[in-house]
Amino acid sequence: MSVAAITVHPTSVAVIKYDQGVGRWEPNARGRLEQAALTLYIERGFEQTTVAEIAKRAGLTERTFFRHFADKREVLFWGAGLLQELVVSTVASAPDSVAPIDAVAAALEAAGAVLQERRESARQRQTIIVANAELQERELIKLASLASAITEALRERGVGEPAASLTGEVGIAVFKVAFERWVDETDHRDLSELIRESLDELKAVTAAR
Amino acid sequence: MSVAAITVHPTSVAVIKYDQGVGRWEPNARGRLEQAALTLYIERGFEQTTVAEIAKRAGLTERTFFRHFADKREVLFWGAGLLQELVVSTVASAPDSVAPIDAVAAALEAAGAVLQERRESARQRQTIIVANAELQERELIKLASLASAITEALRERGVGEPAASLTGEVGIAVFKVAFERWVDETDHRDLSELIRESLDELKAVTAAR
DNA sequence: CCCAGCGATGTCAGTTGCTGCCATCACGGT
DNA sequence: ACCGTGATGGCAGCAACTGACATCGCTGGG
Repeated sequence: MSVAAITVHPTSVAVIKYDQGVGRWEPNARGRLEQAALTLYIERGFEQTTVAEIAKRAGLTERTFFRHFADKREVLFWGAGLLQELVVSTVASAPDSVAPIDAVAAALEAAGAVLQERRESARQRQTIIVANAELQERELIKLASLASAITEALRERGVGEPAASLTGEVGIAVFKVAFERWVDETDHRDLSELIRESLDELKAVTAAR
Repeated sequence: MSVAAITVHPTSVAVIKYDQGVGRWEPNARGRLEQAALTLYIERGFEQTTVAEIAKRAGLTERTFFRHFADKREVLFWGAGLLQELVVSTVASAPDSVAPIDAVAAALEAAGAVLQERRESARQRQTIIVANAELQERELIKLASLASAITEALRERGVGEPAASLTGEVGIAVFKVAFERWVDETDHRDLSELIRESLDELKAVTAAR
């Protein structure tokens, strides 16, 4: 089975098979599964794609798919953990003088910068997600998890409740709005920029008289 | 009514025949299914309950369950639509002089008052939900739908973007935080009160400078 | 050099959520 | 008396997952 036939994924290692038996199986099974899934989700849509088809295209079996991904949806979301780590560590490392909401904004901007570099694949991914309710549910729970992680990071900075929870949830709200604009806008403003703008707008909207 | 029989004697199928053949089937199939589902979700947990069991306890078949509820989770969420209608109409009917964020807060407080009257069943329901990730996903998408509906109501009031989206999302954020406190707090503060407090806290947290 | 254990995968059977299709049959109207 | 309708039953089938066990190259200790 020619792995080379499958588009190379950014995170996948060299797919070229050099001399020396490379092992019992082709390398990078996970990457092949991911690539196969993405391709099929785009070609036929998420619901119309079966796990058996994904596995077959990756040269593996259905059972193996479920050893690498908890479920059919998770293929699209395993990267969320990395983003979350980045956001949390950025919040944690902000100077004490920075207000909680601004520390969160800075962290989200950092995450935004990462997404900015993967703009096209991020958009493609989002196109798949918005077309399917199950995928939106999964995305929402990942965002909720991110909000909880931010809340926890703030509490470790000494922020009390309910301020920590509110700041975490509101940070996610800002991120959601900015991300949505970033994805379907024609101009090419940076996500970080949109996050900053959204936060400013939020401050205006919530300003007590 | 047979629903009451089920409530009182959870383990009995209780198919009581009333005078006069009241019809080909026992009345209130949907209610019986809902009651059976809630009972079983509490007794054994959501995952450990099969739809076949729910249907059997309600004296119906699995196929009929899916005619009344789109899926196994939806039993716990069909009421969300009513809440959403209430919130949207309250936002729409607020005087023009009221700031968007305060119109949303008032609408959420109205919804909170409704939940306050069903305090015990709301708590019970939440206990089931927090114990299962799939149910949390469903709850999150219902809240996201509510946020969209609020956004739409604001736009019809003439609020522009991204202010409308931000206000809708932030309203939900406030509601989530308040609801969470309401559910697991020992004192007996009203949900409406907690929503108001959370909004005030939010305004403090987002105050520029 | 050999062998035992490990790790990634395959194979297979089984459960469960969910859907489509057609049958049934009381009820209400004509 | 007949006919359409609506709520249900029955059944077959698909697809997402899971558990149990088999396979076999690789690796490390003796």
